Amino acid sequence: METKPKVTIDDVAKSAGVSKSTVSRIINNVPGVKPVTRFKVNRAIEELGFTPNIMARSLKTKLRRQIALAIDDIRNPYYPELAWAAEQVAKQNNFRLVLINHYGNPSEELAVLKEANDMHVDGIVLLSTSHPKTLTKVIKKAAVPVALIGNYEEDMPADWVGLRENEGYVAMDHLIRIGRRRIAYAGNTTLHRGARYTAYVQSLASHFMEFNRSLVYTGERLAIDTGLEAARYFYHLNEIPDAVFAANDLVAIGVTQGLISLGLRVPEDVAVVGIDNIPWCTLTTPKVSSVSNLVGEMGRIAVERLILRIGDESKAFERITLEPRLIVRESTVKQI
Amino acid sequence: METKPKVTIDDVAKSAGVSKSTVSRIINNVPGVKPVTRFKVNRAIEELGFTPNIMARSLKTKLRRQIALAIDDIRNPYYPELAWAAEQVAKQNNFRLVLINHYGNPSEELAVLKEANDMHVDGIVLLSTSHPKTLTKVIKKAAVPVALIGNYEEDMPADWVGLRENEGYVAMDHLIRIGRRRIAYAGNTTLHRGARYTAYVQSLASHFMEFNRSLVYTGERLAIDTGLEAARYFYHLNEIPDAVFAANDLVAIGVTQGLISLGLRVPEDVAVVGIDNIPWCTLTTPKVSSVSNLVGEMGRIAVERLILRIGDESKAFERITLEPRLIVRESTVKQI
DNA sequence: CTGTTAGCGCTTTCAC
DNA sequence: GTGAAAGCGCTAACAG
Repeated sequence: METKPKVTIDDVAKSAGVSKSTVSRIINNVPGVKPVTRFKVNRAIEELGFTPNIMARSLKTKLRRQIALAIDDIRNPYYPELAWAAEQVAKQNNFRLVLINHYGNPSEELAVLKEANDMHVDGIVLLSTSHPKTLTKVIKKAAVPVALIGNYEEDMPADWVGLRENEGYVAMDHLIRIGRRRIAYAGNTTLHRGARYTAYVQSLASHFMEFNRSLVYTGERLAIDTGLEAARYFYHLNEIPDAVFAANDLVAIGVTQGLISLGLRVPEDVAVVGIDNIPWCTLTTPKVSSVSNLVGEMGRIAVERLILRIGDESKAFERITLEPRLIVRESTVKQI
Repeated sequence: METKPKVTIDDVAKSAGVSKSTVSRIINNVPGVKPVTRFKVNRAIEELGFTPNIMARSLKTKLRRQIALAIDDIRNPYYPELAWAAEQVAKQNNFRLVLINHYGNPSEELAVLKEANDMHVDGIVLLSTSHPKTLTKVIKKAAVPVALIGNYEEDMPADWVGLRENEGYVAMDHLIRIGRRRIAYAGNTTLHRGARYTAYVQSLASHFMEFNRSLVYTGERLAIDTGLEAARYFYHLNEIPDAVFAANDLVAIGVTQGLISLGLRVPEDVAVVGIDNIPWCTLTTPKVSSVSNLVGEMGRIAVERLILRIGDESKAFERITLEPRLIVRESTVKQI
């Protein structure tokens, strides 16, 4: 099965004329080895092209230096950023990332935890969609520590990082702060139980601004063409709004491009802000302001916590809540 | 480091009153074990919650049932589809996928191969950007088999899957076949050494159609707004084109939405086709026709070959070239 | 400072 | 059919 006849620590020891413990010390950077010996051994390692067999090492140390990243579906648009950030932290700590899709399928998801041991991993970062109660039970049984992203229950025996769900307020706040007074809404009224639309209505109220039904363009599909349609709609109002809060970035991009193709200026005439901060926000002219859900940050933090816990399982579990972050770009504030 | 005191094969053996060899036979489905014994052992396994230690097993068998997927950058937009397809095949074969980003950095990339052994993997699917010559040398030294995607050199000791680079011709062919005669081009003239633009020009020529400079809209950034601009430009021509070949899907989406917002019908008045077949093509109205680079297919094939090779290293290396696939959607052919 | 020794948990001949 | 025993390649006491 193996082409090249693997060279082992014994081969090195023999070739360098020392014992394998000495070789072991050297490859593990254990101090207290005579420089001469170290040199001889290193040369032998070099010559023979020796690389330690991780299986054997892990069998001894119980440390596999791998963690699993278990998410619902890799095709989820947030995944790349999450995985990228997670991988960076893992790499810094000399860990590798194993990828698992559980497809939001509770049984698969739980299987991930159950089989953790099968997986050559020391811990799992889990972006779960399961019911928290069920999850709690399973985490308790898992063979390795778990760090959770997003789904959370009081007594879960795991580190956790999540996001405060006030993105809508952050976006609205921004528009109001930059002096806009006739703010429109484009998007649906159902996403996340209507949270974004609710934020629109309530932000207006708490700033004593009038709610005007005609400033709401409802389109269920949060895609670019909904935004384009919204732009056309707003354009033909008697009084054009001076700002648009879009339920997500796709809509915001559509609104922005739509308004521009109708001859309006963004942000001078109309400011536009979206939510989610997808990469595309920076690929348009003007670049679109947005509210980031810090998915990368969550990945980073989850992996950090996990690795810390792998090093010391006795620490108290941490619960970290992040605030969505406003990213100001050209669609709301003219850049120099 | 481990919370739960791992239960081993010896514990099971003792509890079932058999030897560990018998337990081993049972967990590996070796035939020739008395049903009664099998039953007793299985019950013990169940009761104790035993799961075999993969490290120990691998140390013996040399099979880790993991493969690495090494790509330039997980944030590359093709990655999710590639990884998803790869993971499906891996899973079917009871393999897991480990993720490695090499950032198109040749040294990182080569390191991936060199450290293959360190990685608990039995093989590597590599999407390389390194110079083929260098790559060849390193592959020869790699401890495990490699399957290559995209980059290729005659004497590489690896299975390989790639794509024929005629996407442009496929797209043009489609427009011509559906009877369009006044075909415009939107995009840049430099991508892939200008291959797409060249395909435009040459396709016209080989069908004895006139090349008309005014039907070419050049925008370097292949993004949505370039498409919107192109739409405006074509709209104001004396004679509007009856089809647009866009250098990529983003431009095609922009062109389509732009034309529609100007009151034209797609595909009745103008047919639009893009290239790359990004997921967004199906998120717009009308859905955009495109040419797929079969990135998922390549991932699938690469993993399949790799797993076959892991099972038998002696087979001859395979070179597979895929043809880009036309995906007809609403932007070129009216759907019922 | 270095070598000897005893496993880690499992698979796999080889006997019985 | 089943068990005993010998490692897989490495680490980690423990001596010396």
